[in-house]
Amino acid sequence: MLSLYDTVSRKKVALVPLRPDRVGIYTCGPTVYRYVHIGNLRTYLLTDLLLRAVRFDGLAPFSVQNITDMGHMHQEQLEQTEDKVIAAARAAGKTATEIAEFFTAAYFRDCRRMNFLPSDVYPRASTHVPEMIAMAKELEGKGVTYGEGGFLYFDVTKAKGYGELSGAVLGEGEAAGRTDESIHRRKNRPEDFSLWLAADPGREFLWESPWGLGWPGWHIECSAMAEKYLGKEFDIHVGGVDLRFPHHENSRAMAMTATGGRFALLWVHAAHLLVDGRKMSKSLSNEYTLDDLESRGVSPMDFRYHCLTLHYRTPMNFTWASQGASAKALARLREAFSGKGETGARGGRADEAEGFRRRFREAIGDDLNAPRALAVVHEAVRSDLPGDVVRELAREWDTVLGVGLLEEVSGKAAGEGAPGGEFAPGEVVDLALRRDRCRRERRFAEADALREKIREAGYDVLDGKDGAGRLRKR
RNA sequence: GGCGGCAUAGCCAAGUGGUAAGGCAGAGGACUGCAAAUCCUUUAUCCCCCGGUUCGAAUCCGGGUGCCGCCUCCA
Repeated sequence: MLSLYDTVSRKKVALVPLRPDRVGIYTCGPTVYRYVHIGNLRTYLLTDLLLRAVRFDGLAPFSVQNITDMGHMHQEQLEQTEDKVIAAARAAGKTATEIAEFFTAAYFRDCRRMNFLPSDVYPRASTHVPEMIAMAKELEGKGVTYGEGGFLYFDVTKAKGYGELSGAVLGEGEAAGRTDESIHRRKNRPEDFSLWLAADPGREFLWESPWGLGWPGWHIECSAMAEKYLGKEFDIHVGGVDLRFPHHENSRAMAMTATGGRFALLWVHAAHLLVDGRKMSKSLSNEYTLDDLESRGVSPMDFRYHCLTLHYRTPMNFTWASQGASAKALARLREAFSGKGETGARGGRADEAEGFRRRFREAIGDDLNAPRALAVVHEAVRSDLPGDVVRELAREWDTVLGVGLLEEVSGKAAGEGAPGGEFAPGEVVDLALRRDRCRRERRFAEADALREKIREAGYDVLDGKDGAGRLRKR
């Protein structure tokens, strides 16, 4: 049984699927005009963990994640951007669509590296404008909109339950005090938002609509696509906390008003990942990508494991020190799982494995408490249970954790292998073999010198009982 | 100004009424020619501060302090 903390009711709620055969899940996906950073990935890991937990519970998830590929982006913004990839693409005459395709592919590559289960549908916003127009018309027909001159706005005072999700109180936000007259002159109040905007110069994406040539507002994107693929009501909506207001509040108000349904029954929000105690941003130049991490020797699985050491609703302050501690812990776990003998020296009680199983399942079921689940993994691997039993537990648990618990960490003998299946370079293997010979002949000074050279080449020698040192990348 | 979150050992981090999980680092031991790796043992009388409720609170209530986020595109 899985329970999740729901932002609307502000408490843990048991997941009772609307339909017995599938759990409908919608995730606010990436805007594909840049590489996703590790903060984005932490949020998408929440979706992945949720999908895996749902499966672990014997249920079938149906996952929808949108791709925002029409930018809501002006030509001049595209050209002013500091992003080197975009700047280069524009200079090469690439269209916004081509740029979006490039970053969409990059996003999927990152997802694979993070070992995310794929969603069932990845609807592109740019190909769902007719659905957005249909929803806007539906709302217009219900008399909850107003506007003129190619602009259509949603009147939030006509939405039942507006503010339930975010706690927003009309007229209380700072926005009320800093309304930009030039932009909002057509709006009755700051909280109202645009369903449709009139065409303006320099915009690449434009569509014909009942309100004239223009483009859809941002919030209606998710409302329309969620309804199309998941219906008027579905089980879970996932997103980052920063989207709680206004985006989630608005898309919820819109969808509920348009369809009369409840939209998402449960809202889960991922806490932010901060770097050096600050939210990542271009201006602070602290936006790390997966490639940045890899260039510092941190693999995607190291990062995934590190994320799992915190609960998803706990803000994470990313530091290289804590990431390093996690990477070491993961490496040791893998080492321990692969090194376990077939049978435990002292056996281990028959019910012990079941106890670990139960505790792991309870942790995951309790609002996806991955850190608690990891504690169970550590305890199990240090227990007296036989190796094959522990490895079976790891196999089961890794369907949820997805960090590769049973991955081989190091080669069995000198030169045989290195982490990730890479082989140590031949010259390093030669050094290791020469050192072994020196040790057998008790020429320790020479052996130690060779060991130092191997270290300089980036490898540690792991001496075993048989004397033949394995190599491990440092 | 409004709304929300967080404060637990050197560091990261679970725990939301019954007497502090787990990881990293550190210490001691085993192993080793010495190391490394590995294994074993060990490390918070106490959970930001001040009151209160309770037989009992890190956990509940009231009041502070500090940090972060949202209210504008934002995971």
